[in-house]
Amino acid sequence: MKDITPQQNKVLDCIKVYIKETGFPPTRSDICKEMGFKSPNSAETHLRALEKKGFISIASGASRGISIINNDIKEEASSYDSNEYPIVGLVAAGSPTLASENIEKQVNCPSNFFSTSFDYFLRVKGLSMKDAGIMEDDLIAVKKTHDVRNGDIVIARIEDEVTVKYFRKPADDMIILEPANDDFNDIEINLRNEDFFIEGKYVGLIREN
Amino acid sequence: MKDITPQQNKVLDCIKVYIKETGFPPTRSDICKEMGFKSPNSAETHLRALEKKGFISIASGASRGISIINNDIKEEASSYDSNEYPIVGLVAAGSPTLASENIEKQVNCPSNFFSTSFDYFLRVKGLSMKDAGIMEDDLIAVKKTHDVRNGDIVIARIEDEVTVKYFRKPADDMIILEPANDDFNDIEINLRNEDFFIEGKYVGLIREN
DNA sequence: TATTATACTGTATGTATATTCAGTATAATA
DNA sequence: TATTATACTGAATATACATACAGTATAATA
Repeated sequence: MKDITPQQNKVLDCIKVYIKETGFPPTRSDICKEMGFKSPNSAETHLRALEKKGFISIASGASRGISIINNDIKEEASSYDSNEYPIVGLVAAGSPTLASENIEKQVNCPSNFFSTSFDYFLRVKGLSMKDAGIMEDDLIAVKKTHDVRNGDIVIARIEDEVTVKYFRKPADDMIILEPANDDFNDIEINLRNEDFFIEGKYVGLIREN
Repeated sequence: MKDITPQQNKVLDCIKVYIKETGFPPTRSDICKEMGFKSPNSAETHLRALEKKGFISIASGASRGISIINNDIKEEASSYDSNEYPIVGLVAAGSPTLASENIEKQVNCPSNFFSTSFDYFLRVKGLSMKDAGIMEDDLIAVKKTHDVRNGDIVIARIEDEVTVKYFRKPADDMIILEPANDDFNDIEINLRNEDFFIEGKYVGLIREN
């Protein structure tokens, strides 16, 4: 993305405002009215500059064929980049976590809501992570990844059971899953003879009261 | 909103898809291409019907002057009805909570995110509500209200200090604020001689990791 | 039964609009 | 110093487009 001049930025803003207010892009002459230009060619040259610099695209021959190109992360976040995310229950069984039968419902949430991107929400059962502030029925945002570190809170599958715990790997063939609640015991996994799988990593939490 | 016919619905969808793909609305003839019509008047009559039924508005005289009108609640929730909510720190001082100097930043969040509507987020300081799963730096969604009941978690102001606690009112002139942490003590307020104010009620929580 | 809404084709037309060309002027860069 | 980018005015034009008019046909409603 090249540098934008203050005047070009004004024109770009004026286009954005026009679209927001009317639902469709402005003509050259609409831009002139907004900006106070007296010739449609003033708008035209600014549009060509903005196109060259990658801020907009112009459909040739079409009227009002301006569209805003979105490379600005902040802009995306504030208005466009919100998605439906599935809520899955803490179900066991060998079925894949995101299988439709496990999906409780979909919730709308900006995708940059947490500092780390995530893939789905998991409904928490039990109080094994109580001291980490994770309570029953909380929704935890899960990022699907295998790249987890000591101290991370991970979503793991042992045999047929899914669980949320602190992750620790003291040796190459051993993993310890630690609850955040004195009433529960550590789970030790011997990777040589146990079916173990890291589903993902805890990156955020939502509680509905 | 009147009933839409299947064919009108197809046309409406086709307009939405066109806007999503190009960034600007279609012409009558664009709609014909998409729908397989041979006369621009086919598109025109469908547009007029959709306008009459309140699904779109048509700017007279303007090319591509179609804009989608959004009255569908489900549709709103999934893509449009998201707002900027302020995050305020747990600041004291006599200043109103939502004064701009207290606002940390704005976050985008669907307004129906929690089962109860809310007005702002409060950044939590301290661990006095730890056993309720409210940890330091969590964001709690606050609904501005004075209507609170025994057992609610409330945001209260005592003299110049804002605090989050369980609410209990054993007598008309007395309020007890209970922390959810054994290391902290109950706060008893005598309404006759203390400056006390309920800012609002806790309705949800978000944690960024 | 007459009327209205839906669902089209086909033609025509005024104007809305993109777009090019010809200038002027200033500041930044090579 | 020549060149290029920015920032405009002003005029001209081909065409993209909205929109009206004239039909045809079917199903639903009053």
